[in-house]
Amino acid sequence: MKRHVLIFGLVGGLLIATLQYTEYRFVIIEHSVEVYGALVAILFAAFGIWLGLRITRRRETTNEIVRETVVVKEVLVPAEAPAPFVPNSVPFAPNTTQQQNLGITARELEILALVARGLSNREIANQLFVSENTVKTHCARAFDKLGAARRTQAVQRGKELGLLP
Amino acid sequence: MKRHVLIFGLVGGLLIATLQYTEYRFVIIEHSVEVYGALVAILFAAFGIWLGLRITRRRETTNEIVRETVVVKEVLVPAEAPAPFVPNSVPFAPNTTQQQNLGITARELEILALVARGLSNREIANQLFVSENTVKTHCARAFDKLGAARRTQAVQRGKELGLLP
DNA sequence: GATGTCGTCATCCTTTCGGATGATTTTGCT
DNA sequence: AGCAAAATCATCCGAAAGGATGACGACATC
Repeated sequence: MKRHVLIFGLVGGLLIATLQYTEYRFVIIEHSVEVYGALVAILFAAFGIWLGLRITRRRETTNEIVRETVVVKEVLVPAEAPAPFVPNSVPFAPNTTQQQNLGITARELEILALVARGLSNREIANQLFVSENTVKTHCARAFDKLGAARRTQAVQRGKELGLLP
Repeated sequence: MKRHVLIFGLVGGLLIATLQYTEYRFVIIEHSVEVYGALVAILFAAFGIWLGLRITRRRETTNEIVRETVVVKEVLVPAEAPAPFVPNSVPFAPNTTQQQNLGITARELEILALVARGLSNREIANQLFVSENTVKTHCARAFDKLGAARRTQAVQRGKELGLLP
């Protein structure tokens, strides 16, 4: 991946050097600048396309990742079986260590959990018998502590850290 | 498809004209040819990459299910955290049955997944090389099909239904 | 009694989301 | 070639969310 950038730079430098050189030697014609530009443009566009294809190509043959990618292909869930990913039949135990060293209070976590369940601030406020402003404050603080800018991000982070089921 | 070539030509022409113009007006400096060339090269390489990505983008047909590579993001967890909720070491296999009988398209699911990862519409738009409006449309449709009013709710539903990891 | 944390509420302002709707283009299938 | 589904983009508008900031009371702790 890094090699491509290198190649890119190299080819770029060589090309420019070459073109500049040839310009002063052989291609001294009318509108040489346009020709020059067009040449560079076309070449680099082509190179860019190639690069774009190469760096985003799906690896079929390289080592570890492939194996798994192929395997999952046949994993089809039978019929209309809902059986959807039972989140946890076991009562969830939040990671208190994480919670503490992030300084997240119990109330904030409580509200975060409701956020994760898809409730709006108003719904949370009603459910907890507090004002919407309060919910927003708790949210803001929790988001800040989690380094999240959006509630979806906060939820994601919360799950990663084991704070949420 | 044809339009891209057209755009390519147009942008090319405009760019060259612009550069040529500016060269004679503002950029009259030493080595202006190199600067000029480098500029053209970089711009066209970028454009080429974009074009390459765009014209070769995979369309997932109904027959052949192309699976996306799962990028396992490593999260730094301070020491004593007991490896909570390993996101998925196994590539996630979405519940295609649920997806189909809800009428959720591949693209919608793709965007839903990015929503679940906490990205804003704008970020998603940039990542997928589409406009923010498009993302919003996909979101709206997905939310509708999921019976969700908010993105957090959609994510929650998606996970319940096994559509999201 | 001073200090600090937590929960509560507020206001102002900006950004983001979401709903409704219509249009165009691309693509898959017949 | 033509149709249907999907994808793309747009605009308008209201609602929700988020940032910044200040304030106040309860409670624990030193």
